[in-house]
Amino acid sequence: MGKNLKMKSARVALDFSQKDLADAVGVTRQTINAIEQGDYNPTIRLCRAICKILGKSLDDIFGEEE
Amino acid sequence: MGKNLKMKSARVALDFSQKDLADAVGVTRQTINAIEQGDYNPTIRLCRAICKILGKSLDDIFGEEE
DNA sequence: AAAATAAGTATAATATACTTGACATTATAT
DNA sequence: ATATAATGTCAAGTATATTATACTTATTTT
Repeated sequence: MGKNLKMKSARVALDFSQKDLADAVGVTRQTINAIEQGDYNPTIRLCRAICKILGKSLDDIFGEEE
Repeated sequence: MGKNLKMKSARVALDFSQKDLADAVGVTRQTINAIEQGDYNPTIRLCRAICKILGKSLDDIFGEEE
């Protein structure tokens, strides 16, 4: 599984730290980090929550496997 | 969690049974049924696999919570 | 009417998403 | 130089996605 650079760039574009995004979404910092690192696949519910905060669509952030 | 009628209609439009889709995607029939019934949230990897088979985007099938 | 296929539901077991806490590293500041 | 914040990683625990098995209720086919 490749890294999720689209998620990372969307996050830093909003000047959010991993912890900022984690708090906004209701998960831990490690979970956000692991998703960005590609260490495991989140559930669709978590993906939706992340996209909502980042102002992006599912296809934007989780569309294609790298 | 509401039912996923978009997934169900995309499936029947291809004349796929729940088992047909399950086999194509590599999960059990019960998993497909549970997702359509809204009984639990799948992982993004499974969502991607389902969308690929159904010829739809993530936003099409898993875009909005009902 | 019976036989077969599809769908819905339930329960117990297993795999894995996610948490918590800790530690190391790399920045960015003061 | 030394704090401080942000990141990356690891191990152990908890929550839940998914499997396997089984039973029930349609719906279709013979």
